[in-house]
Amino acid sequence: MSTPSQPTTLRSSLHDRGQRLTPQRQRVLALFERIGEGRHLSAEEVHQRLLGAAARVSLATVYRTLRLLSSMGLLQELELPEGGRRFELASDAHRDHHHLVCVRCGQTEEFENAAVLAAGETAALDHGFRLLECVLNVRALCPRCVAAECR
Amino acid sequence: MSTPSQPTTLRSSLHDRGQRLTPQRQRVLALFERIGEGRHLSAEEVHQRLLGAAARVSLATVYRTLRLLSSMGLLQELELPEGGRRFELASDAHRDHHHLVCVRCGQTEEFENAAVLAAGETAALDHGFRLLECVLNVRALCPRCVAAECR
DNA sequence: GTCGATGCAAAGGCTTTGCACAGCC
DNA sequence: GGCTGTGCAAAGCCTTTGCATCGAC
Repeated sequence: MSTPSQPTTLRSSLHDRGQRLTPQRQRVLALFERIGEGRHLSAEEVHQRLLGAAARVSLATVYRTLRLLSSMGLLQELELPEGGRRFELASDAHRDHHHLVCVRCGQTEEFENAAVLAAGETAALDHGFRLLECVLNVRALCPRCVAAECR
Repeated sequence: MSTPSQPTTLRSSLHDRGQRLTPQRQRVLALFERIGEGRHLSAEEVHQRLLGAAARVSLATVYRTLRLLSSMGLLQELELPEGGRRFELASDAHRDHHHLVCVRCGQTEEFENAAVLAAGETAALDHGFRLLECVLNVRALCPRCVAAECR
């Protein structure tokens, strides 16, 4: 049961900013809702997946839409160590949402850990910062690549 | 007391790989040793700082050298959420080396926290991964920018 | 003297932007 | 109907690469 499409939320969020609900914006957001939280896509991947659909969305619009949805807080931008910029569905859980990435093959696992969020909060407090988000990137080798390294 | 320049280490590391010790490579590494551990620079910044010096190092060589020194384990590449790729002096401490970044002005603070490393180790273990490095990026607003936001 | 390294400039990705047309409100 | 959004193509970063020359060993 993935989060149902929420045109109402999207529409009102856009309306509050004096912006419009377009099929392209709905399609991009729907794509992320379809793949679920914690799965991330690059701009190019979003473009490719939407090419398969009935109507296409230009790559420029994909970039513009990803930026818009991120600024609205509906998507979350993330920077994986080895790849490029990627985006995923935002959720409260993102304040404490971490990535275990294989630096060799790119396999990525997601995990949560309250202690990490606590550490981030402590650091922010110590320096007088207001915490927005806490992302732990664990660079590692997956079991398959560990085996391959020892070939 | 910053780490003293180590031409011997650099020379032998290079020699082991059939590569040569050049003034450019020494200068790039010396720059990172001069600014100290935990401070990071972009390729462009390295280039700028070396322009001030007596002899210049081309930007292409800066990129080549940063890649080389990273692959040798002398430098550490890192991906800050808002900026681009940056590099800093590698050290064992890097397995547990975290960043508090102001998303508005870019101010960056470094901190360590053993609990974070422990969380990374646990996650890696749970998934059968071999941990290489653990970097926590805390996106936040610095005191000055918090004040500015509330203007 | 040999073979790797450098500098320069051009080529390559990825992302953004300008502009005319399309379409949401 | 007005004004924002889209598509297309061109422009802009940042980074890498090709090639002739330089220089470490």
